[in-house]
Order: sequence, then structure tokens, then C-alpha cells
Amino acid sequence: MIHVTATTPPRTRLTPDERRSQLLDLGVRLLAVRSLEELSIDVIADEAGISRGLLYHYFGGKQGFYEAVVQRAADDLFEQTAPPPEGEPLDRLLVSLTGYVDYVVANTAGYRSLVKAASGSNESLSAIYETTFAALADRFFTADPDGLVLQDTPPVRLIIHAWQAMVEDLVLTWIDDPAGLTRDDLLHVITGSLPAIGSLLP
Amino acid sequence: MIHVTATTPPRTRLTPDERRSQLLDLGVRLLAVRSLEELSIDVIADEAGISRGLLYHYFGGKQGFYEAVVQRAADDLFEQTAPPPEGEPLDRLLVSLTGYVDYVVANTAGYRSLVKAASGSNESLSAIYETTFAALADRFFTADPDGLVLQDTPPVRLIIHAWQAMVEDLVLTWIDDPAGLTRDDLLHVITGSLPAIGSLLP
DNA sequence: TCATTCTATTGACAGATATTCAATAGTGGC
DNA sequence: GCCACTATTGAATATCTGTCAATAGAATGA
Repeated sequence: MIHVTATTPPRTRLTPDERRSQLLDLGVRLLAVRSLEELSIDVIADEAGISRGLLYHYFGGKQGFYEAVVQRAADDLFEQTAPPPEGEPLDRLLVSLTGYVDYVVANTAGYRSLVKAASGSNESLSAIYETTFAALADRFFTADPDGLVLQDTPPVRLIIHAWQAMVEDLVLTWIDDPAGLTRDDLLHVITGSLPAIGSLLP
Repeated sequence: MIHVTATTPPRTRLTPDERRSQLLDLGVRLLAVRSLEELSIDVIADEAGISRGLLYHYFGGKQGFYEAVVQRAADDLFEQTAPPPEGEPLDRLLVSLTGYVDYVVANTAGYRSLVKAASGSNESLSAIYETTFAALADRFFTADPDGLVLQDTPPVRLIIHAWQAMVEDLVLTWIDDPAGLTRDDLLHVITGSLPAIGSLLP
């Protein structure tokens, strides 16, 4: 581990992988404190103790850096909510959903920034978000390949997409003000609402 | 360059109300084409045929202008989805929800920009969005003051908030790809899902 | 009609941020 | 220890936001 003091600016030379990884970690970490727009090149460079030019060398520009950071945050979310490899399909989904709630609780600020970044103006950032949540939706079909619970059809995809938006809002709003609901109450609403909404399809 | 050959810009002088109104209209109109971040002071000033300085004079800055434009768009939404003054409570709500769907269909790009702006980093823009949707939620209670359908409690507010997020996502996603669902199918899901989710509360 | 006053409007200027690129300096190979 | 390679820098440029004293259109009063 290399210790860099704030007073002396020694030019530390890392391998491209190390440097890239360091900057992405820093970006994700700062994303929990500042929003993406406040995450200027200057701020990152100062915080990492490098020059602005280096960020451009690695990520091409602000946009490229944002994309890499958001992708990293999305990957974190996806990995940390992975369902267990064994078990009954419904159980595995329940564990995964519980993991999602716990992840958002433990990482609220960062998750909020991720959502903001995705909903923001940029096309490629939205694409990262959409791809991630489509992959999360896939778990409903891979966990139950026979389609006993849900069949992979366009209307069902539509419903799952909207249900995901609801769950996201529900968890984030609940964190701000639980309104008397326990974590288990919340999970009951989350798990019960998907079949309830699905049954409304023609 | 001092000598301007082609067109001498005629400085048109309006009353403050007229000018303010003109700029807000232009802002809302451009919001349907460009996102809020692309709506720079320069763009607005050019499009309106005025100087940058004037925008600062009227709105204090980019932030103030954004707030005014978003507030205007939110007001439009609220007014154009007003429920009819007479009728059965459930009928009035159904008309209002139908009006919401039709508004988003007719004004998709603008509504998307509104959502993006609200989800964006800024605190005061989010507040405008939240206040507007809280006012929309109020309609559930003012339409049915006796609370026969829903009672105004924190858990119910939480559910309505999440349900609104779902409806918003549902309509916007449906517009992109109806997935075989008709407008009536969509409204059936929308209207049926709120009591379905509400019944999951402890 | 003309002069005067008020203020809507402008344009030049300053500061911050994004981006580029030739020059610099670690680090590994010989 | 020398050399080649390339990670890294810092100065220069461009674009955007924000400020403010100066300008000019329009109403008022004679």
C-alpha cells in the first residue's frame, strides 16, 4: 500500500489497470457524497492527487468517466443482489429481493446517485441502468425456467419494468420515512404486488 | 467586430410580464425537444432573440430559470388532469387518471423532460415535482372525503407514492412499446393496481 | 412636438469548467 | 547504468455561467 501525503505531490506511476481501478473506486465512493454533476473532473483529480489530463487519458472525458463509474456502481448492485445458486425458485427470488432492499438501505446515497444519473439527460447512462434492470428482471425467468410463475412475454416484461420502478420508489421513500412499516412489511408489499399487478393483465 | 452588415437586431422592449411569459413559454416548448441540461442560457437567449443578460435579469440565473420552467410544466400537468367537479368519487378519479394517460401520450417528450429534471441532481427541482405529485395524490382524498376507499394515513401515502412511480413508468414504457396492450388495458392495470397493492398493507 | 425620466435591454468583461497536447519523468529491459 | 517506453503533467484553448455599467425604447408632462 502506497501512502501519499497531501502536502508533497510526488508523481506516482501506476499500471493502467491499477490507476483505472483506483479512479473508478474513488468515483463510486464520491458518488455517495456528491451527485454526478458535482463530480467534476477537477474534484476527482484533486481527490485522487492526479492531474486533470490523466483522467482524460483514461476515460476520454467527463462523459466517459461518468459511464465507467455508473457501470461500476450498477455492476456492484447486480452482484450484491445475486440470488443463491440453490433452492426453490420462489425462495431464491425472495432472497434476491431481500438482498436488494438491504443493499439500498446500506448504500442509500450511492444508490440515489445511480438512479439520478440514470434518469438524467444522458442516453448512454440511461442505457446502463436499463440494461442492469433488464438483467435483474431476467432472474425471474432463469430462476423459474418452466414459467410456472411468470412467462417471458412482452406484457409481463412491461409489468415487471413498472413494478421495478415501484419497488425502487417504495424502498427509497420508506427509508426516508418508514411510515410505521417494518422491513418485513415492506418485503410483503414488494413480493405480493408483482403477482397482484400481473393478474390484472388481460 | 463593430460594423454589422446583415441584420441590425431590433431591440424589442416588452413589459416584464410579457417578457417573462414569453421566455417561460419558450422554455417549456424547448423542453420537449432538448433536455434541461442542453437548455443553456445561450440557447434560450438565441432562440428568444435576446441577450444573455436579460435572462439573468428576469430569473437570476440558470437555476432560477429552470425552476420557473419546471414549475410551469408541472402546473400544466396538474391543470390538464383536473378531475370533473361533479360525479361519483370513483368516476372522477377514473376520468382524472384517463386524463393523465392522455396528457402523457399527447405530450410525451415534454413530460419525459419534466421527469428527468425532477430526478436530476437539483434539490429545488425535485421539490417542485414532489409537491405536484403530492397534490395529485390529494385528489384521492378530496374526491372521497369520507375515506371509503382510502384513508389518509402515512402507509397509504407511501403506497400511493410508489404507485405513482409505477404508473409513470408504466405509461412511458407503454408508449414506447405497447406490448399488445390497448389504452383500456393499460387503464385497467393502473386503476386496479392501487387497491391491489393497498390490500397488502398490514 | 419635444425634453425628461424611467427602466428594459444590451455587450463587454470576469470566473469557472471541459478539453487538448506537447513536454516531462518514472519504470522495466538490456 | 543507459535506453526505450509510456504514464503523467501543466500550460494553453474553448465554452459556458454570471456580473454590471452603459444604452435605448417608451411613457409622461409641458
